[in-house]
Amino acid sequence: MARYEPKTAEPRQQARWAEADAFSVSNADTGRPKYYVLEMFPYPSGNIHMGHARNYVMGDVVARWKRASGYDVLHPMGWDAFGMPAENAAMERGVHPGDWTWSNIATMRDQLKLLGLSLDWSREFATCDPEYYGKQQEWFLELFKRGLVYRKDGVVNWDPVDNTVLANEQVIDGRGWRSGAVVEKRKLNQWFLRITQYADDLIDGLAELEGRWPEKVRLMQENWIGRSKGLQMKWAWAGTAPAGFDDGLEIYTTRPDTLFGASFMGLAPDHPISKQLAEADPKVAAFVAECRKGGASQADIEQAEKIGWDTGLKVVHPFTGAEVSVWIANFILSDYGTGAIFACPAHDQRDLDFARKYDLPVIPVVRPEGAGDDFAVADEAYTGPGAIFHSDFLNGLDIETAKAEAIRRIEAAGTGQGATIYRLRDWGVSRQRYWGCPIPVIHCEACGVVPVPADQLPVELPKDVTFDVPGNPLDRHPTWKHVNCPSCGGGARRETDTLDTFVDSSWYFARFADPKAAEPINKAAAAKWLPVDQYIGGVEHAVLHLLYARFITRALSDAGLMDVKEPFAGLFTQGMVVHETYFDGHEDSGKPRWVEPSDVRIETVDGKRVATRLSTGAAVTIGDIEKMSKSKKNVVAPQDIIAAYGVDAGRLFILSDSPPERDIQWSTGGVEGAARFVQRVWGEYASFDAAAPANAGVDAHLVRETHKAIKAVSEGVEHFRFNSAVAKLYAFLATIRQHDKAGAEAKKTALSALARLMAPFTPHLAEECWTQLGEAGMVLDALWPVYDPALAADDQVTLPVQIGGKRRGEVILPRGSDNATVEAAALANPTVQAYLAANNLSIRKVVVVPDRIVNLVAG
RNA sequence: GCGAGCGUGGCGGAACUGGUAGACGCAAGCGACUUAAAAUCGCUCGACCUCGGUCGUGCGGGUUCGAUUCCCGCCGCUCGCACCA
Repeated sequence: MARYEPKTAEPRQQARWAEADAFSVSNADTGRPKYYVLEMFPYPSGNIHMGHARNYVMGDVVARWKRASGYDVLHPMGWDAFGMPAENAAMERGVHPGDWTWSNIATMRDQLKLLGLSLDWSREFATCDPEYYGKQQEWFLELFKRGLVYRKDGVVNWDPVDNTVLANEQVIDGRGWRSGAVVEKRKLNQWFLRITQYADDLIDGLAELEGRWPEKVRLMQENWIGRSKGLQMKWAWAGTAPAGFDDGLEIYTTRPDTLFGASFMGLAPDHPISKQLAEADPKVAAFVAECRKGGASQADIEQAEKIGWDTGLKVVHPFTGAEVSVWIANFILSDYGTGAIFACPAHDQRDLDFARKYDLPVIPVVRPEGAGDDFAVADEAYTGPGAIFHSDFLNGLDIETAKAEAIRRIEAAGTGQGATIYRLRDWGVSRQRYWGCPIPVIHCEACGVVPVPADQLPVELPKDVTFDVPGNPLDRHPTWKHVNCPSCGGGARRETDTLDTFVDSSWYFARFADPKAAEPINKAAAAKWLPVDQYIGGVEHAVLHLLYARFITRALSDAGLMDVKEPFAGLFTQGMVVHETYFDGHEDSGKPRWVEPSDVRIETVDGKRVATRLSTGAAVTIGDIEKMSKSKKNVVAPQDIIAAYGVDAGRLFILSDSPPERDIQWSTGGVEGAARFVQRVWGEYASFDAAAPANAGVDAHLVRETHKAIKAVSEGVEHFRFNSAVAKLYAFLATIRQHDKAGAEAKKTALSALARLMAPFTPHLAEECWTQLGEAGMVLDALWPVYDPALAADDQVTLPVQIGGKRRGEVILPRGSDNATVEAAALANPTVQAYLAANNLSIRKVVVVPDRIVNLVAG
């Protein structure tokens, strides 16, 4: 029998789809429901890797399944094309970032097309195209007008060798990732987007995503925004007030119920009062400097000892009138709350550590249930529930009631108010980089910041730039930044910062609705397609991209550019592709020498896996299983797999071996297994005998199995259990092959269903099989098979018979048999009788679960 | 430290709302075909034993006729956040 040849079949089917323009979808109303499937678009780094392949193949399964189920499916693709790797390439190799990027896009587009994805390529765009980023500038200015964009001094990571700002992710152990120079904190005038204005909305919006977004991602966003409710209040000074703080020391607390336990006040080392004191006293300055010394890494913070400095200042307790001393303490954050706290050591571990070290009072004011008035804490603060005591008018109240009462009293006294604060900071979007979207404003001595007029957009990046010296090429470009002020006509300077690339990816899904629209977002088209029904990507974007996109979508909606608040109705976060690493036992300049999988042969010797390097014959150590990466050389290229086994086998394996949310371990054996399945499938279609005579019993059984398979595969796809769905496809094929005596009609029904069920997973093979079976048109356009519950159910069921919960036998009965029948059959079963007799047991109770199981309780 | 998730054969994993644990695949073993190998096909494949059983889903309890599934307490791993008052 002829083998299936992916090398010829796959290009043939891809050509058919292209010729029919099968995946272009219209914005016109077709009467069909819409479905928008989107995978996070790729950064054009140079090549498509297995992680991309897994992501896009999953999306493709959903897209093809929804299409077959009668939806208008939008499944677009584009390029997240701005970013630093392009500039690094420019610096290392002298190529222009644009040329490098566009050439990578061309390569990766070809590689993606090999995957046979049902993408509407007519909507493709790259964010580095002025057609795109010009529209981004347009809405950026709209947000500017609406006060959502502003400039302020911000602290940034500054690389003194490369003369540029680095993102937090580009600072590794305090050093620049490229230059290796120790990164400085520097204050720069930066552009910010006012994401904090949407903090509540972004948290509250998470609720409506319940069930459609992973719980984990929703929690991460909630924690990231970090909303907390408490009391913000001023404590009056007991003596002379520091200059400029006449009306008191303002603090924030979430525990106003513990005010009577106040022991001391704490100031952040960067608090204005701390700075004032440091200026006046070199000893304070030395202490503040000491506080800053500790590293910023997690381990450093964990181990850092609490240190403090008694300022000698005192404040007055709002309820008791007692004097409380004010300390500068290294553990207080300047940028959270007011940068100052009141400390209640009995009920806060950090305060307690500090109080014990400096011998400050520890006054318990919350008493756990059962504890008496003598309740005290030693070295562990009590943070649990309880009743308030030692607290005058709060005595006896529970914590929540006491909080409310304390806030009410402070508000009545006019020294503070209940307040909600957030951990979330405004989004700094300035980058001193060339390869990004220019921020479309002009700085004029006379007029200040002036937006670039609409008729002068887009502000395009100049092509003639050099990368031979560090720093921002836009800043040192001879002419680009010198412009006339659009307002007064005088000499002015163009902004040379570009936007963080996360801005580019915060609205691309809306642009896909109509990528050529004159306005940033075509509202009518967006109304048809948005929100994205199913978004798929890596969990690493749980708070960055996904939070930014939710914010921008809200901001643009409020600005009237579209009408959707939540961009992604459904989100799925898929796992990584991992692979064993191989190490040849040698090192190159201190680093292990890794060996590529293609150069390794694995054998089993005495039950152990042994690896040998093919090129040298040397033994190789099998290392940890890690994410595929160039540095560990454990990369398998999708193109190589496609060339060796065909794309359908690759797609099948990557979908089958692990649940989609979990990491998948790439294995050659696994793909080979998938390739064998492809061959078996084809063999079954190629040998289909259209003249086979009907065979009543066998045919009925095959029809039933067909409906069961349709049910199982449909449910697998619907619930993102692709691995189980593929397992059912394997099992269904095995079932069809067992029915080799089936008549042509039943067999054709089964094979027709199988082709349609396979189509989302192995689209090329499914088309070939469809045609081979004599079906008209493309399986792509065939409707998803629907199962008949009546036909999917067996008419006979096998009921296990348990005695005392252990399986002792089974009885076969018609489906739907009543309990009495089941009980009688179970008791009549010879194996059961033998067991009962042998153990001298009599039946005390019978539990029958209809069509499932029967349990005899004996004693 | 806080939060979330996960522990099932040699491996990846399956088991829908408590109802035959180990589907499907990989690896391994045996056999058929072959001069031979590859490919292909068939069979075996949790552990232990007296081959009929016993035990078995991280560990210890509990609820239940019945627990991988629910509850309590441990142990281990992974991820996220991290001195956020």
